[in-house]
Amino acid sequence: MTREVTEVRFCGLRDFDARQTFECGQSFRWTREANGSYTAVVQGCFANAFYNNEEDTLTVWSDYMPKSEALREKFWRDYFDIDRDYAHIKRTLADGDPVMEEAIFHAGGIRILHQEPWETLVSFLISQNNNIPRIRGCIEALCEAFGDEVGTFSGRKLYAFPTVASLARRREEEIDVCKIGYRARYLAELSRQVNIDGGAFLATGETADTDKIADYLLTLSGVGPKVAHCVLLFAMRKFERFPIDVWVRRAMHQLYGLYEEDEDGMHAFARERFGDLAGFAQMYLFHYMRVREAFTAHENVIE
DNA sequence: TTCCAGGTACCCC
DNA sequence: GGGGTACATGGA
Repeated sequence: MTREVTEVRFCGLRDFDARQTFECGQSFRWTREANGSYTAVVQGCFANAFYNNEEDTLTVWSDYMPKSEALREKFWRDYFDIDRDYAHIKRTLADGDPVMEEAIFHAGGIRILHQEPWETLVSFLISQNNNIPRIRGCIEALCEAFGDEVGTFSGRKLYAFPTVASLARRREEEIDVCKIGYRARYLAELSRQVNIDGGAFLATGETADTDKIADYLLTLSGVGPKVAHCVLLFAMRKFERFPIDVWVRRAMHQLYGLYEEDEDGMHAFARERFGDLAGFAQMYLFHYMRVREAFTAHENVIE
């Protein structure tokens, strides 16, 4: 790295699992290294994070360089949601709910990262009707094509996520170098829409009125309820949001016995059962369903 | 070959 | 306003 790299350390951090948190599909940019650490570019800065299970310590090396060490610590504390009492969240959700208890047993190390709205919006736009490994590949290709080079780590070049303006001036055919297929048209149009105010309104999402920002998201090309919920949950800390995709739909049907086609009913159930913690419940269910599927596939191979 | 993946736009009734 | 369907791509 060309810029100075500094270390931030969070000791006594419980309820954290690096693989679950970085690979559960909330963020697509964290890459696992041979030593078990994870590397990403966050806010245009290099970051490498390692969680020591024995010592319950998360260490973050980055070239993120605000004015003071205190601000640096504050930034990562916020990004990794360090101060939230996940033990309490899990106890509350699992209370009287054996399904959730089982899901949390398999996914209880997930923390909801505080991601950037623009990156989250584009990432989940690309995620539609797509699978996680391929989404990661598409986003990497997008960053390599249109993002600024940040540096080199472990022999890999790292790229920042492309800015709104940099994508807004690309045509659909140019954007499709990252092989996102029919979504290239959505992304070209969406970039122009968001660029009208330079991404200013999107950036205020966390403090703006939730309904207003939700309505705004739904006006954007290629953005429907699912993508909007993901942006609200993963970038704007609207933890009561409950994105429903094929996995969560399956969970609600197979585990809670809801009618598979009734998305409105699922949202109502989530509101009623999980309340303000619906977003966390969604993550636990999503990850749990994927773990189950992987286990079942493995069983089939053995037979 | 067919099915599937962190869905949405668009057309038709 | 609901219900069907096309939409690129690549792995299983």
